[in-house]
Amino acid sequence: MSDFVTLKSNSDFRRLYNRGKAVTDPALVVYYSKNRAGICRIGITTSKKIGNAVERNRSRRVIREAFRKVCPQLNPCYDIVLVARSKTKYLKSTYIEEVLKKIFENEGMLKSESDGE
RNA sequence: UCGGUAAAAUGGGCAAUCGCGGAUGCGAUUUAUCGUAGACGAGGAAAGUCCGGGCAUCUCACGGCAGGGUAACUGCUAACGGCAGCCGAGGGUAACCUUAGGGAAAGUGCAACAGAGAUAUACCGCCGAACUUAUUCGGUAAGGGUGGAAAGGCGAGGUAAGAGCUCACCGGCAUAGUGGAGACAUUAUGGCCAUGUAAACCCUACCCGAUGCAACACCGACUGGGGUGCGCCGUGCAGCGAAUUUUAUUCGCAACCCCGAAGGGUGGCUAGAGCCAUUUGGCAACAAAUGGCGUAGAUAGAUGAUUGCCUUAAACGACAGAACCCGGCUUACAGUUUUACCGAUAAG
RNA sequence: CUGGGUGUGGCGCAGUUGGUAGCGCGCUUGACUGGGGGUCAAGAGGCCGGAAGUUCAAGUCUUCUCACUCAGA
Repeated sequence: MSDFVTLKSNSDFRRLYNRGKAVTDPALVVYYSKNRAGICRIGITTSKKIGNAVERNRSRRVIREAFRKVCPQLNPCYDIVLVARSKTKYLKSTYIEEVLKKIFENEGMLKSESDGE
């Protein structure tokens, strides 16, 4: 069912910010790097810049929902950190889903590509 | 009819699919896990953290000091700085509205500039005396000007001129009586009363021990050093053993605390001073009785996505996310409804 | 979550016991210089984060509120 695990420790986030690849979009920022766990691990960051608690929660939920939809198509060997930006709270999950798909396609992280469609 | 201001209420409902947290039930066994079903699952302010309480700990208990808070009175309450009623003061023609509202003859401080003078004073003026018209001495706060504030106000008597010096009225103070639960109101008598500031220090009365669920308890891991009767003082009582004859002190152990190391799990964790309706008591806040209702409890932190139907003018809409729990206060708030007021237009 | 601190000219800061707010840098104008820099002289720029209150008078005192920031864990 759940193909991904959440990143929790501060050191994991630090590692991705320093060594991972970064892709920016007006909607959000994606940091990622390969891991050997054979499973997707994901962390979502919503800083205080975005707004109050309601707006931060909203951003986090929308991003998680979008990622959940995209997740099955993803190669299960990545650590990913998704950072919300100030625009994120006004967007819908369907839009973010498209953005995420586009980013992962460009970076060659999708499963369909490795299978050779 | 339209627009605005203030206050109060409300802050859509039902259902489906995928996804999340999950009390609990069932099955399996390695008795603590796995699988499966799964009720239920953010607010009126959950916010700010401004007050009050529960609960927990501080090797015991009591009293005081320091420190902090509140300030008319009566009641409500677990308690409050909250609420209700009432009194005083201020504003208003009135209905009514506002109000941190003890003490300034217990003491200290401050009152810039202006002004003669700021808590004690004589600049101009008025009056008297000396007497050379000038000037000096004395009396005087009625008049002048300054100031936020100038010695209770105003009128009459009185006087050399004046002055509560005397008197009437008013204001304020003290004592006594009456009414009231009380703040206080009112009447009589007395004396003739020294500005403001206590949200300056302070005094008076009353209240408060401190720290907070990251409290605290248990399990697991880790094991070195330092200290100790609640911020201070006093009194009682100070766990066990040893040393010095006793007093008392010192040492060791126990207990607890702090620093270093370790920083994981379980409990605490949600039924509570609970909510609603009716009746009774009360002006009211509120209380009592009877009946009914009712599972958020996460721990990097659960409520999202898609869609249908109904109510509706519209419902995608505002402010906003529980983190131990309650009672208040304060602040934020789209749309709708109600009440009060204001403005414009139209009609009478 | 708990407990502190700070908001004052464009920037960085003073302003103790309430009495009409200053300093340095920067800015404008003028002088000295052939010009720049530098120095000297003069000047502008503030309702002290916001709203109430106490007081004769509030940057200062009290209450509420809005930002920013630090510490504990």
